[in-house]
Amino acid sequence: MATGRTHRPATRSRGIPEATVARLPLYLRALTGLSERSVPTVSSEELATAAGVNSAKLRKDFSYLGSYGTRGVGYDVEYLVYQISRELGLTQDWPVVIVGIGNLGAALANYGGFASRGFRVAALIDADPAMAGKPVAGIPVRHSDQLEEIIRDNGVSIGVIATPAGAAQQVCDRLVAAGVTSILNFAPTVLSVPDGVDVRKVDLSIELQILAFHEQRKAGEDVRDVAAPPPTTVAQDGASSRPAGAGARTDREGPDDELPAVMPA
Amino acid sequence: MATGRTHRPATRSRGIPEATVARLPLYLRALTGLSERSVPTVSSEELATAAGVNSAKLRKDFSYLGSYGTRGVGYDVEYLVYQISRELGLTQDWPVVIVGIGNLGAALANYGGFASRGFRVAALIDADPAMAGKPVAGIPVRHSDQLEEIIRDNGVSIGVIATPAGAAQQVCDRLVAAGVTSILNFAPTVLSVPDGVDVRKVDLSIELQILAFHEQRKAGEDVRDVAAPPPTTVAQDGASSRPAGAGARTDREGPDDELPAVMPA
DNA sequence: TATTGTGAAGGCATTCACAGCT
DNA sequence: AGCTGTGAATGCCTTCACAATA
Repeated sequence: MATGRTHRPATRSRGIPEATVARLPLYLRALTGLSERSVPTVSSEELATAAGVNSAKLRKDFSYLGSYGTRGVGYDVEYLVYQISRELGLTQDWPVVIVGIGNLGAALANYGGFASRGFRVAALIDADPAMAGKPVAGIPVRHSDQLEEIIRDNGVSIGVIATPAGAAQQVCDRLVAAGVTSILNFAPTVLSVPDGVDVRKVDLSIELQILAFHEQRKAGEDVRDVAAPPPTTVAQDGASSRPAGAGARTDREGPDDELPAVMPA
Repeated sequence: MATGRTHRPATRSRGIPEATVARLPLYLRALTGLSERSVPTVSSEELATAAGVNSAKLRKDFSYLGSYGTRGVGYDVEYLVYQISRELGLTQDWPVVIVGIGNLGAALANYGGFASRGFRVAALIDADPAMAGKPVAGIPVRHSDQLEEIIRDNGVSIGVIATPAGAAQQVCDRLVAAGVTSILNFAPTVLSVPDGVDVRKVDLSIELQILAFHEQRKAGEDVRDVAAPPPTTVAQDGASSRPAGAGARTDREGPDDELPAVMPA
């Protein structure tokens, strides 16, 4: 990388790799923990361990943001927290809506990790009229008739879909039409969206299937001595690099599986 | 990087790339949908669209499994469903336990996508005595005192952790000690596990933060015409390739955020 | 001395483009 | 004629290893 040699690179190096972006929240969480324990500085080695990656990767990641460390010393925790927060856009307020208030939607509404990172749950939305008005996590559920109104009034640009698969695409269409440009999708469906809209998907069943694949491979030689599992301590790589592009056409209805949310089409 | 890998040099010529493994469940879901509509065959182009990837990638992925297609025709849907299921290890029964029956745990327990893919919820476990016996999704919740017993009696090798962050490592240790070798972790913590144990992580807050990063970048030129969003239709790449490695040492307690599950340490 | 920041190398993953079959 | 299967090309990400520097 061209050493801008400016102490603080005013030139925002536009090209932060996706893989790096996906790890920034990891670093931020580790740093927050250190910050709460009033640790002033941390080395790349220590921070990497806390975040579950290796130190070379961490240093390379940080090099894309700028030169925020001090050679021979390490990184200033508070300063790094600020820089990463800013880079991720967490210094501003992000109103989000959660659509589909079943068990999963309720879990999300109750999740404390949002508020502490600049995300504010502007509204909970469900299609079931019986739920309207009921408070979940202290926030009254509103009927989906008001979806567009809610989006516009609150300037919501991020939407979370926690509906059954069958309703997901319709909800998505309405969110996008109303102005949402980023969607976190928990429904097991491929969403179709216009260009310029980001979709990220979290699929519970897929993660389990990947585990099953690896589990199957272990069956052979690996007769673990269950009695005494050595409390080893290895470097963990919890990276998550998954691009999310525009939508693919999918005319068909959702498959058999549904998330247990309460929002029929 | 690959998971807590037992480095196996040449023993197994079964070298399916992680990125491919992560997409197999995607193909499987699309194929299941086609199967239910009694579609007999499908081309790589059609299937790729339904799964949200491009066809070259799909063909390359399938080439690692073998030559299951017919040139000039396409793939036999039923045959592919079987082959992929077998490759993923879904033709056998996988008893799983879910620990931490809060909203999220309940959502997981109710999730229909498990049963239909060879996963059987052997037990729901929670530390709250008040929950013991209560049925969730038709399955009675059992107290965590019985965790080891449940794991052994049911031959459980896959565990799902949906507890608050503070309890996750302890639960993880007990699961591993009892014989679990694959863990799906929803708690926002880096888990430390012995070599040979796979951990995959799902982190709700991280996904949102990545969306926020991209959302922030849009703010510049993109003054969306909210009135008429063009219902474009582009190819979407919803791949998910995220390795999960062995555990890193982390002495500290979990950060501020907790999943809203009901399982104090 | 201790630790960062980063070119360079190496390894994967994706995409291209076409030979090979049906 | 149409579609798969795959070498080759390309690009991205990770890891190495060390010069730069507080």
